Amino acid sequence: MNPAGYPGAVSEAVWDRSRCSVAGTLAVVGEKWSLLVLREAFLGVRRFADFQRVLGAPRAVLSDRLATLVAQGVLQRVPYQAEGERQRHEYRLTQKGIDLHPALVALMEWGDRYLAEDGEAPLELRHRDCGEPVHLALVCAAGHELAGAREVRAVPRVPAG
Amino acid sequence: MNPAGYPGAVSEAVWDRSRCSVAGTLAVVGEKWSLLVLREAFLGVRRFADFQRVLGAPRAVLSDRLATLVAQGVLQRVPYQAEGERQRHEYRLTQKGIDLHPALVALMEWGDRYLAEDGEAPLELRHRDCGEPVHLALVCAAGHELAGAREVRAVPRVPAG
DNA sequence: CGAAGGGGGTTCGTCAAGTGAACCCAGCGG
DNA sequence: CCGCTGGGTTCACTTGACGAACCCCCTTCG
Repeated sequence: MNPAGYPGAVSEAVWDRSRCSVAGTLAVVGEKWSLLVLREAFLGVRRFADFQRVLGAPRAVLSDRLATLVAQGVLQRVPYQAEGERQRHEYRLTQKGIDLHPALVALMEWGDRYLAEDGEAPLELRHRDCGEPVHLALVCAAGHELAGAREVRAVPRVPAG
Repeated sequence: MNPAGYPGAVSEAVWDRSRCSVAGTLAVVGEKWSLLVLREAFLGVRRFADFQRVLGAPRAVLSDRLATLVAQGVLQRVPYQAEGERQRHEYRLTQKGIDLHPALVALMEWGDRYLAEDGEAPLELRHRDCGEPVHLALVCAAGHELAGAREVRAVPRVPAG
């Protein structure tokens, strides 16, 4: 244990919150609707009107969130032209955006566990190749799958001072 | 592939967003400061004044977020008394709160990858038992570790209609 | 040709939420 | 009794979300 009493806890003065990666990530995708936009993007939605319809978000907000996500490099605004139609553009996930997938999965798994009324997740994730259900796990470089947060020790990289 | 063009994408009309677990989870912890409060809780912070000091959040907001998280069962308000001091109370993670750990880790890993200026994560997670670094992974019930979001297929549990 | 319609927005008035400073109260130490 | 500390609440102000209305571009239809 440690002064704070949690396994894995870090003495509070020892690390610099101002560069915390959680806060940084939330500065990019933490505004209202941003993560829901990304959820839809992962489900294949690409066009403004479709985002607007499935999310029900105010157009102005949606417009702002999409612009922000594009500016951050999480989405990409791509022009395209279906035959017989005029040119449009669509929003696609970049690699940077695709790498947010675990965060969405983590939020989804928690909601499935604690919020689903009937105990049934509305959406299930399966391995494309083998069809088995998929879940997030913490694994260490030695190959152990950790049972929970208690098995994790947080180590600040730059000591105080 | 599918109509939307993404591997794993779900035809848009096929599932009901209103019960989406991502949205549900964000309704619980998606307000400003909530996830940062939980980050500190995982690092061992427990008292109001400590949250306030390390986060720099307005007291009124912090007060509201803590109350909300307690009401949601993510934190627990526990009275305690150190010797020679008057009775105080502290905020502790419940199991429901501890289960949000993967979500925070996912956000942290993304920030480490894309936002750390020097390429060095400010905080590293290690396995308590073997000391090896730890990371989040998608694993399927057959034991495969998935390489990325593209290997995931989302299956709605309740068909349209 | 002009009208209609849909995609992709912006603008505007209103209302909720976040912010910082000030204030409050209980309990303890002197 | 005075002042200090922890844990808040209240208040005035600014920022952000909301819904409705409006706008432009391009295409199709009459």
